[in-house]
Amino acid sequence: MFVSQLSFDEAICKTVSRIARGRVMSYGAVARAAGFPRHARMVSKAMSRSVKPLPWYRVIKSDGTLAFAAGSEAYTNQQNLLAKEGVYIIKGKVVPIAADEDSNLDMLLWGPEE
DNA sequence: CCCTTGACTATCT
DNA sequence: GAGATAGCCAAGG
Repeated sequence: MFVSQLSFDEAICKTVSRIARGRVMSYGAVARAAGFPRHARMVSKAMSRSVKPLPWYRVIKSDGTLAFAAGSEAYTNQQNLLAKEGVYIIKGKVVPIAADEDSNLDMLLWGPEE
């Protein structure tokens, strides 16, 4: 039956739902943590197919930018949702809450093993 | 089976 | 650091 796809979606969604508030993870990182390396491009599809609500907006690109086209409605929406959790976008890139000189994107990337 | 798409990434200029 | 380039991989036409 349609089992093989379900396990993939399940693993992805489970991982995404584990991302803590105020943190973000890249598509590739999610795929890796879920046990599917090199499947970064499939993560978005899995989330779209999800019936249950997920913190999808906590998933961004590996370079710290949002995946949607800058200026699009979806982009603005995600930006606002993240801002609600204290995650702000400066010059197109995600920045830590207490953005000091010595803080960087790496501090925001989160892994299940943390 | 071939070609295109896309909410991606790593690498090189 | 921005743009180009080449991998990546499942889906759909």
